[in-house]
Parts: sequence; structure tokens; C-alpha cells
Amino acid sequence: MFAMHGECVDVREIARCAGVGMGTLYRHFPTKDVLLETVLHEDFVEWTHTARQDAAFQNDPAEALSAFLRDALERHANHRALVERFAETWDTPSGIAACKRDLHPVIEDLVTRCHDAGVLRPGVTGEDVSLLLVALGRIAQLGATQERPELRQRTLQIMLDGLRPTHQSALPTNSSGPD
Amino acid sequence: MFAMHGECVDVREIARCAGVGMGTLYRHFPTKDVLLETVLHEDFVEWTHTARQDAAFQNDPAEALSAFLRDALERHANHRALVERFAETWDTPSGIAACKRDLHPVIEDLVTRCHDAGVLRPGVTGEDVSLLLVALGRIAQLGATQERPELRQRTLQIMLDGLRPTHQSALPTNSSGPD
Amino acid sequence: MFAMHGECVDVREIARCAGVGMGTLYRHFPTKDVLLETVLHEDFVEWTHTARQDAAFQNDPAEALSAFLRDALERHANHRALVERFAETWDTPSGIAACKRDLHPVIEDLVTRCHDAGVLRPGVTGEDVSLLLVALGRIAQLGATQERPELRQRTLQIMLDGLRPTHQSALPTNSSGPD
Amino acid sequence: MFAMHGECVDVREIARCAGVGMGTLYRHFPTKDVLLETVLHEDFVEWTHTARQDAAFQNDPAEALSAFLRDALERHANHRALVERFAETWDTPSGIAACKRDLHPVIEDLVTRCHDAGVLRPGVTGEDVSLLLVALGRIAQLGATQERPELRQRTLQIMLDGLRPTHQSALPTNSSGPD
DNA sequence: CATGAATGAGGATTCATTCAT
DNA sequence: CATGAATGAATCCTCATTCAT
Repeated sequence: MFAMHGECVDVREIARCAGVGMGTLYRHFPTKDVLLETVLHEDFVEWTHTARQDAAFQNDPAEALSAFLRDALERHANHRALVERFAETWDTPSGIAACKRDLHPVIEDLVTRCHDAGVLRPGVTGEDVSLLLVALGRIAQLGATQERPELRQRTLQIMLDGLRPTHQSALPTNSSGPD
Repeated sequence: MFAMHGECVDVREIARCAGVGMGTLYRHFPTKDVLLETVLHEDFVEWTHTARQDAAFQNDPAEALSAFLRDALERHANHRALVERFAETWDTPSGIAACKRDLHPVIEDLVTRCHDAGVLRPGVTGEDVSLLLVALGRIAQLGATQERPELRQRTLQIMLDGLRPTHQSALPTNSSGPD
Repeated sequence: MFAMHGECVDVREIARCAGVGMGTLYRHFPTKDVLLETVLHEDFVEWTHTARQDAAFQNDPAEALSAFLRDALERHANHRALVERFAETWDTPSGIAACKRDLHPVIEDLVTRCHDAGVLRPGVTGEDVSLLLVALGRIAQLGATQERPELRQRTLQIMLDGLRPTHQSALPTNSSGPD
Repeated sequence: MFAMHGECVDVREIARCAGVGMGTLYRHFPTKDVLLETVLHEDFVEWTHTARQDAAFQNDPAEALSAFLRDALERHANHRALVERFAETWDTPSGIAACKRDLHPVIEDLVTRCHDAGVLRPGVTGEDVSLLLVALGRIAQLGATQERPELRQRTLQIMLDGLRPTHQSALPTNSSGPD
């Protein structure tokens, strides 16, 4: 339900579709928000697991990274709440802590491997890639890109190409210097 | 208020912060939605105007495009509702019609000029640029990028570099062929 | 305005149609209700005047009464607020005091004249006739009777015939006796 | 509540008097209007049922008709919203469709039976009787007739007598002729 | 004295959460 | 332990009335 309708779904709808009563729902999850976080945590765990495996099987680190982003794009396209909350990772200290705990290490690994192999633009960090993910998530939710999936793949391609080591120019950094 | 808190703000809050009563608000705008659309329309008009001028004064088309995106990024960073509704341009037929009417031609012009000058990756459309805008908008709203503005500029840089004519590989198109 | 739309009209509408500002309206009438009462009072005065004259010119008391009711019916058909408030005469002590003061004597006179001439069913009082007026008022306001005026005239005819001296049976009286 | 105060009662008042919260009310009835219509429908059903039975047990058609009107009068006296909405039957196409569906056939039957028995003034239609009902409804709501019930019975008596076959004169018809 | 913008209480409706059965 | 009816705070919008200009 969260995947389809986002975090706005009526809890009654959720209970009804789950085939249980409201009470049962609230016994297991004290709050709508906790339910959502739980659902998302499971999604992150599964995503992390799959991503880790895919990365392990893929010897080409560049391809590993782009495969990860391609997969992420499709996941976001099919999961409204994921998109809505994934962004929060960056904002709320606790937020979807799950995301930070589970997913970020995978991204960091991919970035490190790519840098080691020299297939990633210098200076790109895991944080940069995560931000691109947030950006892609928003794109994936647009009705237009749902009807014409090639649209979101074009955007992804542009981002991937922007990450190539072809671009040696430094990315902007904290202009106030190291403080 | 819309800029700061998005379209969810309580109308009472809006009225209070405007220093007026509910009635005054509703005298000027028949509906919360009309108020929002009015605010956004003004923003789009101003944005369009500025963008057009900037583009006219800038002889270098590539710089014109990146200046446009940089400006858009800052605008989105300071305007939650803008971000929320700009995306809708892609979904709701009517939606923020203002956006389509006012802003899209500017984008199309920029893209055309860049292509004519050969400074834009082949195949990139105005639609692609608009999608990047939506993506950037989401980024700009993150608390993290508000505290560390260089973060969003990094993302923008990656996107801009992905748009360079260096990348000659074709972008994905409707795989079902021309129908 | 009250005549056309009833007492629900927006005061702003009234002011606008009168070509004055709200302040002017409220200078003359401290309250919407006072305005309505004033308007109605004028109507009652005019009605009373006309009714008195008509009655004076008409030698046949029966015809005078039925002419009065016919006229009242048409007035009610064209005056929503009149209908809405005329009924209140019976309820609120002050209410449209104007009505009691201005119109009721006319009715009482007509009834007395009819009784004196023996053309009215025994026992019928001015109060009975006034109640019939209230009843007719409601009828006159129905859309159906506005489109087909003969409908309301049929109802009036039935009432008038019910008032004929043909009917000698006593009308119900306070069953608890004279207390 | 509707019976006592008419359709203007605050839903909160309704909920409070029902001893339930707002939510409970809205769980059962999606809209204030639906609630009203439901209440009225039940009333119409019950009314129809009773009226049909009374009519069936009464061999004298004239008495059946006057009993029906007497009963209607008392019902209206105790039900403000009934009065308010019953009139609408004549105006809004849908309106209290329930009324038309449930009650009108009963009235038509009564009228037909009376005509067959020759105890009803020639030309009187079910529509005429329904209009008299509307008229009586208004009367029944007056505070004066609530305090002195004989007042409304007098009005009813006058109407009933106006319906007697004694009155052979034709009732007004559409003056524009049969078109 | 005229204006009409401003006021704000009041009314219908929604939905996350609780609790008696 | 499961149920789902009940709760009521929160939200958008209307309109009679006031008051600064």
C-alpha cells in the first residue's frame, strides 16, 4: 500500500487490504509511522542484500555502480513511500536510520571500488551518489516517466555520464574552507 | 509560507503570518489552492522573465543553460511549494499550467540554442532538461543541501557534465519504436 | 433582494445591488435583521394600504375577502422573505410586529364584515384567515406553483370554498375548555 | 434533532445529543445531507406503511382521506425537517425522491378511491392534495399551532370542507389551454 | 458621511489512534 | 488475542459585522 499510494494511505485501507482489524495493526505497530519505517526497513534490507550480491558478482566496478543505480531507479519507480522517505535520510537525524545503516555502506563500497579502478570521476563521494539517487527517485515517481520509462533512463544516463572520469574538473567543495 | 513549509501549511497559519484574518485571505483568494497557484504563477512569471533576460545577455549558450539551471537550483532551494508543484507539470494535464506556458518555452529556446552551437549532447531535449530540473528541485529541498549548499552544486555539476557534447552515445528512446 | 432570494441573501449582495458600501448599509440599519424588518414593514404598510382601499371599494364582503386572499397569494408568490417572516408573526412575540399592527386589523375587518353579511362560515376568525395566508404563502413559494400558477389558484379556491357558510359544522375549539 | 430544529442543526449538536463523537456519525453517514435523507426516508417509509394500513382498514374513502391528512398534520407538527424537505418534493427533481416514490402513490390511491365513491370534489387531483399537505405542514410548524393544536385542526377542517363534492364549481386549470 | 477591506466565530468533514467487546 | 466502532483534534471555507481611511 505504501509502495503504491505513498505514506498518505489511510490506515484503514492498509488494515483492510491486510485482512486484519485496526486493533491488530496497532498491536504490532504502535504508530502508522512505525509501520512505515518497518516496511521500509525490510525493503532496505532486501535492497541492500540484492545490491551486495549484484556487486559481488560483477567484476567491472563501473558496471556495478550503474547497475546499482538502474536497479534503484526501478525500485523507486515502483515504491512511492520509498522515494518519499529515502530523501529524509538526509534530513532527520533518526529518520530512516535503516537506510543509513543498511544501504549507505553498499554505496560507499561501490564508490571506493570505482575510484580504485579509476572508473569514477575524481572527488565523487558516496554522498554524491546518494543524492543522485534521491534525484532519480523523484523522477521515477512522475506520471510521465511511468508511462514512458525511457524518459527516466535518459535522465539516469545523463547522470551516469556526468560521473565518468572523463570529467576531471573538481566538483565544488565547502567554499568556507576546512573549518 | 508556501515557500518555507510547502503546500500543507494551515491557511490559518498563512493568515496569521500575513497579519490578517481568515476573511481577508479568502477575500483575495477564493481557495487555498488558488492562493498557491497565484503565488506560484507570480514566481513563474518572475522566473521566466529573469531567465529570458539572463539568456539574452549571455552570448555563450552553454553558459546560458548552466546559469539557468544554477538559478533554478537556488530558487528551488528556497521554495518548497515550487518544487512540489513543478513536478506536477508532468502529471496533471492542467496542473500548474502556468509553468508550461511560461517556463517551458524558455527551456526549449535554451536547448535549441545550445544544439545550434554544438555545445549540447546530441539528442537532449527540453523535456530532458525539465526532468533534470525536477530532480534538482528535490535535491535542493533536502536539509543537508540547505546546510551545505556545495552539495547541491556538486550534483548540478555532475548533471551539467552529463549534458556535454563529449558524450556522443545516444540516449535511450522509446524502445517500442516509432509508432 | 429579500423578495427574490429570501432572508439568506448575502448582505454584500444587498449593498452591491443598492450601489452603496457596507458601511452605508450598516449606518442606516444596525443589523441585517433590522434591514429585513424595515423592508418588510414597508411592504406591510403598502399591502395594508392597498388592501384597505380594495376592501373599501368592494361592496360585496365575500368578494372583498377572496380578493384579499388572491392578492396576498400573488404577493407571497413574488416575495420569499415575506413568506419566511409572515409565519413568524405567530411565533415570536416581537417578530414582525409590523404585521400584527398593520395587517391584522384589515383581516379582522374583512372577517367581521363577512360575518355580518352572513357570507362566511360561522366561527371563522381572523386568526383562521391569517393561518390560511401562511399556508398559501408556502404554496406560492414552490417552484411548481411558480411555473404553473393555476396550481396555487386551485389551492386557494379550495380554501375559499372551505370558508363558505355552506359549511355550518363547528370548527374545532380548545378542547380543554375556557380556561 | 432534525425533527426538532430542522435541517440547520449543527452536526456537532447531533453527535453530542446522540452521545457519540463526530467520527461515529460520519462513519454511519458520509454527509450531513445523507443523514437527513436517511432519517427522512425512514420517516416516509413508516408514514407510507401506516397510511396504507389505515386506508385499507377504513371502508369509508372520505374518512380515509381526512384521516390521512389529520395524521400528516400531526406528523408535520412534530417534524421540522419533514416539513422543510417535503415541500422540496415539488421543486428539486431528485430532492427527497423517497417522498415521491413512497408517499405519492398512497395519495393518488386515496384520491382515486374518493372520486370513485363520489365523495371528493370533481377535478381534485393527487397533486392538489399534496399541495394542501405542504400548506398544512407550514401551519403545523407555527409555534402558535403547537401551543394551541386546535388552531391547526381548524385549518385542516376548512381545507377538508373545501374538498367536499358539495363544491361542484370547476377548479382553475392551465389557462393557456390544452397544449 | 461613505467606503469596502478586515475580522473571526462557526460549520462540515477527515483520519490517526484508542478501547470496549 | 482480534475486532472495528468510537473518538475528537485539525482543517478548509462562509458571512454577518466592524472600523480605519
